[in-house]
Formats: sequence, structure tokens, C-alpha cells
Amino acid sequence: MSKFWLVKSEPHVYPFSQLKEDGQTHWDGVRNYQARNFMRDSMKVGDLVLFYHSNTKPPHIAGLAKISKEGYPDHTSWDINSNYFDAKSDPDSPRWFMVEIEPIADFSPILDLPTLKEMPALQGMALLARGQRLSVQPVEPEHFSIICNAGGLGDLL
DNA sequence: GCCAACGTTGGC
DNA sequence: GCCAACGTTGGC
Repeated sequence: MSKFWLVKSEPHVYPFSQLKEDGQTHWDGVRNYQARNFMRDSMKVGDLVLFYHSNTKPPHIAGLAKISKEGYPDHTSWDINSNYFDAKSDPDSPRWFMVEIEPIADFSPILDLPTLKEMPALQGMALLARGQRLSVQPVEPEHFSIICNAGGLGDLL
């Protein structure tokens, strides 16, 4: 399975700088089955994660993070006061899962989407596909390596 | 703010 | 099981 991932966050909701402040966070609120399956089944402690800022101008990869805790039930799904409450999720048979991530480093330079699209070696990357909405997605090792090198983090691989 | 892409819901 | 309606994502 993949050892490399990308997660999307809207920077006005939860920016990478906030993750650095917090030291770690649980990635709650994901309500998509494909993304759920990745978090529940495939993400392992130590896997590396590109932290992508969506819905901003321009969208960009802000930093590198890693999985610090493997998939466990997303308790916000049965918290009636949470925006992420799901009446169909039963604590005895949780429907939604999350992982914990912690920050490693900022990208320098920041790699924005137009720049990524211009990189021939990244053609075919899921993130760059039209209509790709998945907020948790695997990244090919070659793509990951190229991105880290371009973002000044090649030494960390 | 627009709208294309896509996932989900629910009637049949 | 099909598919139209609807809601959301997210780039532009």
C-alpha cells in the first residue's frame, strides 16, 4: 500500500500553521467513504502526508506532515452538537474514522497548483485531475519525491 | 459568484 | 437497480 498521502484543508478553517501550533491534530469530519477507507485501512504511523490548502488563491501545498496515530473512530460522528454529527453512525459500529497527523516542515518554496500543473513529471497525479474532490488521497512515491525536492524538503525523504 | 464534477439520496 | 434531483467541493 501507499506510504504517501495528500490531505486537503481550507486554510481559513484549519491551516498548516495551526497544525504546527497544535503539534498534532485528529483529522475529523471526513464524510466520504473512499477517504474513510484510506484512513481506516491504509494509513500507517510514519506515513508522510502532503498538507494541501484548497479553496484559496492559489491553492497550494503548504507543508509536510506524518501520520502519528492510525485509524480510529471519529467520535464527532455521534456528537449531536458537532457539525459532523451523523445519526446513522453507531458507537458500537462506527461508520467514520480519522487519523492523527503531526507537522514535519514547511515547504519552501510553497508549491502552488499552477506550478504543479506545469511540472511534466507530475502529469497523471490524482490531485491534478479534473474534478478530483477526494480530500484524502494516496500519492505515488515518484510524485511525492518530486514534490518534496521541488519544495525544498528532499533531504527529509 | 459561477459552475463543472461528482457523491448521495430517495422515488419508483 | 435505475436515475433524477440535490448538495458539496473546489478551481477559476
